[in-house]
Amino acid sequence: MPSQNSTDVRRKPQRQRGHERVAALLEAAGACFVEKGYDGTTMTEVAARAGASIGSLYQFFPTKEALARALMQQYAQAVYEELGKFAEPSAHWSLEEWAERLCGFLIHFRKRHPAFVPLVESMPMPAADGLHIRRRLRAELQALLARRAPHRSDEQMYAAAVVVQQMMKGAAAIQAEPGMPGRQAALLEMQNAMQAYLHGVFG
Amino acid sequence: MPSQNSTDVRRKPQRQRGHERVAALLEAAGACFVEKGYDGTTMTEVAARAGASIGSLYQFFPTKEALARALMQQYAQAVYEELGKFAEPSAHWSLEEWAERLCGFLIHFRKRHPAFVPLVESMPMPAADGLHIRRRLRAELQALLARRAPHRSDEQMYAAAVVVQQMMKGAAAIQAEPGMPGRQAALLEMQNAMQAYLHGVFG
DNA sequence: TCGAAAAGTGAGGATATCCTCACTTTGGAG
DNA sequence: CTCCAAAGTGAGGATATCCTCACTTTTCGA
Repeated sequence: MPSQNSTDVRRKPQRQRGHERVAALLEAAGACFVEKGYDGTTMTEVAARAGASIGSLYQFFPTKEALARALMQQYAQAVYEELGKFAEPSAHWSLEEWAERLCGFLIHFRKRHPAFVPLVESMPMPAADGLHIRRRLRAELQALLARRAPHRSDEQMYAAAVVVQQMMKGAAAIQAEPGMPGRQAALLEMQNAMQAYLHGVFG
Repeated sequence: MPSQNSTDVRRKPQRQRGHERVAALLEAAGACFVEKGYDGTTMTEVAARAGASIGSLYQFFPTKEALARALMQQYAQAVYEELGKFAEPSAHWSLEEWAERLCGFLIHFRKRHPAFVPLVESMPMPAADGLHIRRRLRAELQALLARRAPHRSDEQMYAAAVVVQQMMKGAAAIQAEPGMPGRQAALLEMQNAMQAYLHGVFG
């Protein structure tokens, strides 16, 4: 069986220059995807934005889909890592801190990786990839919450994780809406809602 | 100035058959958009699905974008109308009823118009149209909530409307996720969260 | 009945994007 | 220094979709 899935790189970067190219290409792809969406971005444009030629782009990513998936994987790993850092000290946080951190998580992550949310939420590539990532994120959330509320059942914590995840998404959406009036107040209110909910879960 | 915006129909249906065609075309377009996304759906496919020819499609919709916008407008009007029906009796509802109805609103609407949420939330047409609709929906929500909590300021009710809107979206997302385990429990939990939040707003 | 306007048709022109390929350049190991 | 694989290049083939247009068919009021 020829190992040919759409995530395969045609040629793995081996020298330093290759790795730099790949990084530049992925970054350019991210920028294009945010600005124009998946179908709207052009392989030519991605290459140009990375200071490369189309040929060079296709050396490392055999397909536009492969490019998008590689980008998603990179982002996904980053999210899991950042969420992992929540684990240890989080047990000592107040409800207010929990609400603030959870609401802020996607918002802050989005500032560093603007393409993540749109890519994972609503882009028409292998939508299955986005689903996988959302589910794993939910599982991590569940574990995180369970640590703080060990008296609850797994089912309860799963449902709670779902709700918290949707609220995180909501906060990110508020942050992302262009020209939204009263954004700060709305974000604080979202935080209140999160706190009110967590009170029921943890209290 | 020739009245040429992308919402224009090339020819307004005048006979009954024309109106039926337009309806069929819009319905077909909705189905295609849900299944394949905006860029993924083909004008030829829409026409075929409606039992028409491409030529016929272009008689009424000069552009794919015009088709999508017309569909959005149709959906938008339906949402406003349905939300309007909330107005009168809602003053007498309990918090539980409020939570249930608000969480269920988009879910039920989506069952009848599956393309609405994806179209308004995350499709790359004139994204400005989706923004407008979301904002108007938010305003209606604000008015609805204000009726029940007249003692709050406009700013407070606006922020509350934003939060409620995000939670409604969240509920719809839960409902829409394919193959989600524990969906019913998650939806109930979302309802609990809504109720907990409304308690702060109305209480 | 008749004719004009509405509705319908589908081949194909214009365009755009994905991706290939034959070739050149680069840089580091021996 | 030499040599070779990695890295780089960009014109153009293949394909696909949007939309036009010249034409036919249907409908309906006079």
